[in-house]
Amino acid sequence: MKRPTIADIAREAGVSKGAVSYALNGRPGVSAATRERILAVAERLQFHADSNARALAGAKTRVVGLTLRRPPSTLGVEPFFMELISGLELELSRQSYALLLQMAPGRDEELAFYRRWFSEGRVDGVLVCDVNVGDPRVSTLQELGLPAVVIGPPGVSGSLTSVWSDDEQSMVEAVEYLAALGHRRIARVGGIPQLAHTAIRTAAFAGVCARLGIADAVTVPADYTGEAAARATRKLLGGAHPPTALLYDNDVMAVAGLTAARELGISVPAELSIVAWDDSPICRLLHPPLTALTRDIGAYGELAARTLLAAIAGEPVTSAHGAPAHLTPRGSTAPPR
Amino acid sequence: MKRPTIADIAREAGVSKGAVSYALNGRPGVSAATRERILAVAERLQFHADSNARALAGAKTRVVGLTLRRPPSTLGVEPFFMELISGLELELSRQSYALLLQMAPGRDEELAFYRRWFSEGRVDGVLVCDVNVGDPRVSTLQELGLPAVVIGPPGVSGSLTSVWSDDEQSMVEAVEYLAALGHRRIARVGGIPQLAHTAIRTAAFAGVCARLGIADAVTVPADYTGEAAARATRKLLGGAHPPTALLYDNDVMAVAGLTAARELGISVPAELSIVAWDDSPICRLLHPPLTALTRDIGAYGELAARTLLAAIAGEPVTSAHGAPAHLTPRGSTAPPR
DNA sequence: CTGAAAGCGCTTACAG
DNA sequence: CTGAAAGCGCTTACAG
Repeated sequence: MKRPTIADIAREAGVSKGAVSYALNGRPGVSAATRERILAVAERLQFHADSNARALAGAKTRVVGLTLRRPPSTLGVEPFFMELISGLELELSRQSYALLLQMAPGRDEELAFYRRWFSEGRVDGVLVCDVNVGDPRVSTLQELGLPAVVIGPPGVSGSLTSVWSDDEQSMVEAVEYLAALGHRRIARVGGIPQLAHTAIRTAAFAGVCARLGIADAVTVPADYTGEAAARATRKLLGGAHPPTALLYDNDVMAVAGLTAARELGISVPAELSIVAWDDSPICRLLHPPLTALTRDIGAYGELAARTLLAAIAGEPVTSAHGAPAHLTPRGSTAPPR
Repeated sequence: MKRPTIADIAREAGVSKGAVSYALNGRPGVSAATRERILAVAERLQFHADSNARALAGAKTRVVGLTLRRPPSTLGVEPFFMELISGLELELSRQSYALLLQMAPGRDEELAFYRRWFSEGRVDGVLVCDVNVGDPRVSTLQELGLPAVVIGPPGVSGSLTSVWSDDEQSMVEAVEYLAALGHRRIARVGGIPQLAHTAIRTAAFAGVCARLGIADAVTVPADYTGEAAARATRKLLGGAHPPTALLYDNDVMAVAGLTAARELGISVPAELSIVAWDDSPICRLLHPPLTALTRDIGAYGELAARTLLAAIAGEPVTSAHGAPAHLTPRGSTAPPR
């Protein structure tokens, strides 16, 4: 099927191509009557301007880019990314933007994609997530001057705008809750240590435990997979002074921890309390349902997209915190025996 | 930062813009020595051709599009889509293609996106998933002549190429397994009835049950959410002749079913066997671990992407079945008491 | 308020 | 093997 061009519209409407462009883009330069006529023709012909021609002539691409690093099958497991993307899309769609998505095996490839998108003029701006400490993408994007929003803690975002939650506050809430239940031996199975937000949580965990006089508040690093979490859990529970409460940096690891504990003959919550960071439908469906740090991940996505689109539009933008994750107590936590 | 153009490369290398284009695209028309020189300059300047200009001048966009329908929060829950996207990306990346992703609230919006992408010249081809019976996207894409691959059963794909699994075969395997264990009362909690593959599974389930002499092989429709599955499970188990085995159309519903049964005081697998369609890490992490129909969803994605890119390249393509889901017996199934 | 024209950065026949 | 030129479909100053 052949696509109509502004030349076709111009001919049908009996005006110049320039007039069609003005009318379509809602700019001054055509009378109301002419505009009406042009829009009617465009509507009838199901006309949509070629985005390549528009972009080449100086208009926006109306596309933003996002890369996702794909460690061996961590991605599919976690609802986090899909929820984030859902939220992003919600706001992007409202403003007629689309998302260009690319999975990258590693950090270098991610960086290369951002560079290429810039060079090829593919995107108006980009989103960056899973930020490492000293992530090279931050400095590169600053150099390029491509509008960018970091979905991650502000500390590692350089001069880029960032959108994240206050993880420290949530960590404090979770640990204080466990302490209030009477727990004195609390440990944590953490996320990938290189990630900036993991470092923040680790520091916050150590900090609040020290403040509450909880000794040996150890964090065992893992990689968000159930296997690693099960190993870490067995190790922690097999020690001389096993913890009575465990905090997991994502829901999948918490599920694995629950099962690992059960296999060791340790009952939850009677002998062990479990808290998951990030709540998903699965947490509610388990027996016992998992106490979790709940946050609206989709809302972060929306906020990030809104911020990026504002930056692209040339509006001044500032880094912002979304609502922090808050504790949702369920059946997996109880006072220690 | 300013982006270099072929004019810059041409000047530096002392050749015409045409020569640069030929060299960059690996076409005849320049000597080996000149080509070398041009490529070296391009490399040094980190040059990547503007994709808008290329597309406008007749080259490919190197982008394919995919819409995802987003029913109220079903998406984030299921690993299916993220795994599918991972697989798609794997093959797309290999061939330097990117994925344009758009979430759509409903079927009409999905259709509009495909139309728009075509009109705007944004994509070289599209992928279609979650195909309904009589899905309007199929006929529209046929009309437009936009290369397209349906990720779904061939029966509803019209003249479009399709990639799917043989769900009937998998259903037969699952039911025969349960029958071999001795189950005579088997029921199913199905997916969204409008989806083409749901219809296929429903027919297959009824068919194999009839063949094996299993009466009352009822399918209760649900929507892939845990809540709906829990309701369906309670209804099925509360009847006069409750089933001794339940089949769920996705893993999330199976998890919900497991918990719902437990809440009713029904033990799994002693009093009730449970089978999940689609296996995810969660299935392995539960107690008991869920027997599941396992398939490599990422591989479907790869196959779909490969097929689409072949179609875009003008190669003849044919619909294909990926490997069917096969049964992975685990702790949630046993002979009935 | 409108029309004619230049230009965005490529690709691709067409002459030399 | 190479260069000069047209053209892809838009947007946007610039004259009228």
